[in-house]
Amino acid sequence: MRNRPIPEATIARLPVYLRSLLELAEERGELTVSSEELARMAGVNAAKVRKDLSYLGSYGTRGVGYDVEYLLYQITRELGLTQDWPTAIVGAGNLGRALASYKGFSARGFEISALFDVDEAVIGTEVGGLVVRHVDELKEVVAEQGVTIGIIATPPSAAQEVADKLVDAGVRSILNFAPAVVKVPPDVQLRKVDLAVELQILAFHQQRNQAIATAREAKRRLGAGRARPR
Amino acid sequence: MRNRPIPEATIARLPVYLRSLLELAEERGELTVSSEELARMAGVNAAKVRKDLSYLGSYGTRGVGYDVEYLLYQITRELGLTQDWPTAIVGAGNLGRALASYKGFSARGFEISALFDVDEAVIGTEVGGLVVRHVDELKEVVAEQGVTIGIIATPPSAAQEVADKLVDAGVRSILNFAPAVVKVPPDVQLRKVDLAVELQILAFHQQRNQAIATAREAKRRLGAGRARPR
DNA sequence: GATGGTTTGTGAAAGCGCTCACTAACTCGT
DNA sequence: ACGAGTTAGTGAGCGCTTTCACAAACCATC
Repeated sequence: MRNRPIPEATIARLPVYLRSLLELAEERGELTVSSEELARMAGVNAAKVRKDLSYLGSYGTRGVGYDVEYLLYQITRELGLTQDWPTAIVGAGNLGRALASYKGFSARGFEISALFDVDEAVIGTEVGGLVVRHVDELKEVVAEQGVTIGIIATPPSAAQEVADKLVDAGVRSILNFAPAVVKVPPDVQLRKVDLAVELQILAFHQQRNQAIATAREAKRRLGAGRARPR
Repeated sequence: MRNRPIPEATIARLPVYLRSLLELAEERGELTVSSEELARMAGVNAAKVRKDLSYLGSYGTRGVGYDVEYLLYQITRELGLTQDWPTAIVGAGNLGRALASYKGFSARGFEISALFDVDEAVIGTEVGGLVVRHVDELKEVVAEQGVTIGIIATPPSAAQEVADKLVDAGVRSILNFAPAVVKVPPDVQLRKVDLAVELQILAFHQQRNQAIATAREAKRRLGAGRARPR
């Protein structure tokens, strides 16, 4: 088990465990935690926690639980958070500026090193301690600052072009916020966050529940009509 | 097939197909589209497109493809986008304000109807045509405006409390941007977008690839050393 | 050092989603 | 009317993920 590759689904949950462990260590001062408790905090079930953690190695003690500090270190190491990952944002619109000022990034080791745009009106302005630079300087700045992660926060029409420029500059990890399909070479990691899609998924369920409620109501009325004919 | 429930994975892709179809209809003026072409645009494979669309019904014609307009209508209807879904945002920090001004929402039928906070310094200020109101007014405003979707853009410490208030106000669909685990009753749809988690997943792969490259380099040097001893 | 209670680690089973590959059905040209 | 070419619809197989359930290992107490 120990040396098998870690499943993608597990990787996506490790950051959530990490947050829970930080809370246990820093706020509650707990020394150990059971899979049951960690599961409750992370909003998953205990078997999943145990299986997930078993991919990292046998870091728990039966009858006791997991050592909080030790597990914290192991997950941090596994996620590659023992080092910083300089990050650049392309697109200094509403979203790009909000992301540049977002404290949740720097708090977790993702220092925003640069912010780019093409609009002369915003280039040179300061956002969250950074001066917005022209996207033509991207390759140069990426090399200079050792940027490893790129965030696309442009309109959809520019997304592919920006992705190409990031790849050309040597960036191998991209997070895309633009509502557009972006293609990258197989050795580049691409993740997307599509805000409108999230709402559309919620709308689907909302509408389905309304439809069910309406159908049930109709049936109820029909049933009442049958039970008391005339 | 027609009447089987639509898989969650399919629902998540329908919005992407929708975007592609809009581009075909409005920009290219295409009347029909093949699963192959739609797949290319959506960044998935053709078999998946066909299977996904088959859950909605047999809307294609063999040897021809899918009628763009008709498919557009069917997906719009299925996703519940024939009506508007008034949406409220709680938290008027950087992210909340960016979301309130985000054009991608209103463009897709998600009108932001209200924006809330607890900070007296921002209450009363205007953001994207909306006046920030106190979260105490939430229940009242939700009822008044018929809000069906709630977006949490608060610090993590306030997330659960805000979620509870939204549920109490009758909101049954919630999108959580706060980096915290939030619990809701089973009849409430909850989705989360965790920006830091996305970067952490990218960091994992980046670190793994670096580790592999380092190992390969060490092996290469070792091999060279063996081949030419002394 | 044995006993009882607790908790991990993990095979096995079940569920879900993706891909393949083939049939059915359509168009177009002759 | 027929044959060649195209494309949707879908059963079957495969792999990934989750869940279950239990043995193994640990602690505390007597």
